Amino acid sequence: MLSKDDIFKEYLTSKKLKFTSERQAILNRVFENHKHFEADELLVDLRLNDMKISKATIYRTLALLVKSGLLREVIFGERHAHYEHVYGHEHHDHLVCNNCGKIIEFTEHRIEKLQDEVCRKNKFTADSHRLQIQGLCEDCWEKNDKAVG
Amino acid sequence: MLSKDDIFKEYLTSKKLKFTSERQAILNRVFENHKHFEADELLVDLRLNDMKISKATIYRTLALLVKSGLLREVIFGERHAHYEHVYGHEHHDHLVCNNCGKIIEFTEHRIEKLQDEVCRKNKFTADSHRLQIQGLCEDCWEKNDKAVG
DNA sequence: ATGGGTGCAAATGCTTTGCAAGTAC
DNA sequence: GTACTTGCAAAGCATTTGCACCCAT
Repeated sequence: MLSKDDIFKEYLTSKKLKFTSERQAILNRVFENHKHFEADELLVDLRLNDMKISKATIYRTLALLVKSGLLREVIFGERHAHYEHVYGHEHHDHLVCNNCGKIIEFTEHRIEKLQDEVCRKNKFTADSHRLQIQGLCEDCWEKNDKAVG
Repeated sequence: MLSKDDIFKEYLTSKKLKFTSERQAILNRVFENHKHFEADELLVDLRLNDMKISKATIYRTLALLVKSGLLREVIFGERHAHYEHVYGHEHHDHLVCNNCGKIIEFTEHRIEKLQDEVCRKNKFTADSHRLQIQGLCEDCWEKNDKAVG
């Protein structure tokens, strides 16, 4: 199985792009400890590790990582992007707490079946889906319950 | 059954807010002919009908319409919001064409069942969901097919 | 009368871009 | 050597906000 480095290098080569030290650093950092993250968190994280990479380069590199298939961009109803690993992770969807913002991941294979059926009916060719369920997580529900009761 | 006007007026009254001519005009226009629309489209549309309502008021009023439950905000992975009718429409989800941007709506009740199960497992209390399937619509798939073949 | 509403223009927050200098291949 | 890259600062875009004047209740 190809490593994330190999996948990224292969992608870059295929597009006649270069594997720079900045791209290497971002790739490492992204897969070192993050799950969900935002561009700005990555910037701060890199700075804390003494890597001074500009915002512009971070945005440009994240776009390449998405195109290479290693990352996915997810938008949770805010106006900025979150990123999550595709490499090494099974496809999953999200529960988003409206109160505290917590994000819970879940995997549900039956969604793929529904997707296939819906697509057949609508003559649509799917390549991915995003399901997001909004509501309250256990903690916030309990707090809310007390507040109401 | 309450009309959209009644629902909005009731919401406004309950929050001690006023029913101004601007809010009336926006409410009418939104439910007159749009399905999906963006804030800016609404502005242009109002201007074409000789109503000069500022951008600020449009954004402020759309937020109220969402809170009153008449509209829903949907974000399709772009960085700006789309709005769609809740009033008078069954809950539905979307197929989004990656090539031409076309949006096809579909209704699939089995998603609610999956949602219930997932929530039970994760001790989560859902109030809504959004499922978005990305891929290619029939037209774009055929074009793509020819291009490849 | 008065607390909320409006338009305007400036501010915001995230993201993109133009440009001159640097670097991988 | 020559594209491609980088950092910086400026621009872009959708949306929000401060403020002085206006109006529904």
